[in-house]
Amino acid sequence: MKNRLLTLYKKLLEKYGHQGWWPVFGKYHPGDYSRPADRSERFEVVAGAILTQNTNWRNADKALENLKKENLLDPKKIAGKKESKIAEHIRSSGYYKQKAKRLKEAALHFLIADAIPMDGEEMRKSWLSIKGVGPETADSILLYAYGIPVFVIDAYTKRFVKANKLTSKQNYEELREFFETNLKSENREKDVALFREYHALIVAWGKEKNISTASRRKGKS
DNA sequence: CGCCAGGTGGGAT
DNA sequence: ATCCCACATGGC
Repeated sequence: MKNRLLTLYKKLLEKYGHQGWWPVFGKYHPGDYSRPADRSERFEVVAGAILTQNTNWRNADKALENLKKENLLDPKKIAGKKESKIAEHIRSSGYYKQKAKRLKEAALHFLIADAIPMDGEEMRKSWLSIKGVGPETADSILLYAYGIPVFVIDAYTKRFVKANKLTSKQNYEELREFFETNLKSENREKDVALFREYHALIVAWGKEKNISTASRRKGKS
């Protein structure tokens, strides 16, 4: 095959089916690439991206639900709250004091960044300047909240690259470059849909792999 | 009980 | 540049 990445993508899609693009608004939305529809949904992606850092999505989602219940899943409300008050509601996401601070900073930035027209490069830089937003979080925001065609590299993606011997590169930027140059077409919308689905499929692959290695590890207790 | 989960920033080497 | 660590809850 000419493009190994596309071949692997098809295999993953065949095996796991459409994952949807981001598990917010209650659940995944397979096949719905029109989201997010508005500012509120974009902020939900931002909040979710921070709350899920090094944390099981289930725990992050509980925190998100708590914020929603308190009517706090809103950038202005978050930006105006004390960190300790935010922290109360997001304990389940772990690192909750740290994440309360990060969430507030992100909300503050969102209020500005979401209102100013920026190209992808500018937006990436602006998000990366926020403490608590590293490359993966920034790229998740760009791809899933704003439909900018960047490929998200996470722990699963690195394992995926290794398992399939795709490249010897390890570094975040190099890996991102690798995926993007090998997958980009002339159709931006198509790329966004592909990048969203591909990343979600890699996560599905990684989770399944975890389960099998977890059940294999035993012998104690 | 021990390990891990869709990272990040800061400090030491 | 790269390595190391703190940060923390919940599920199995």
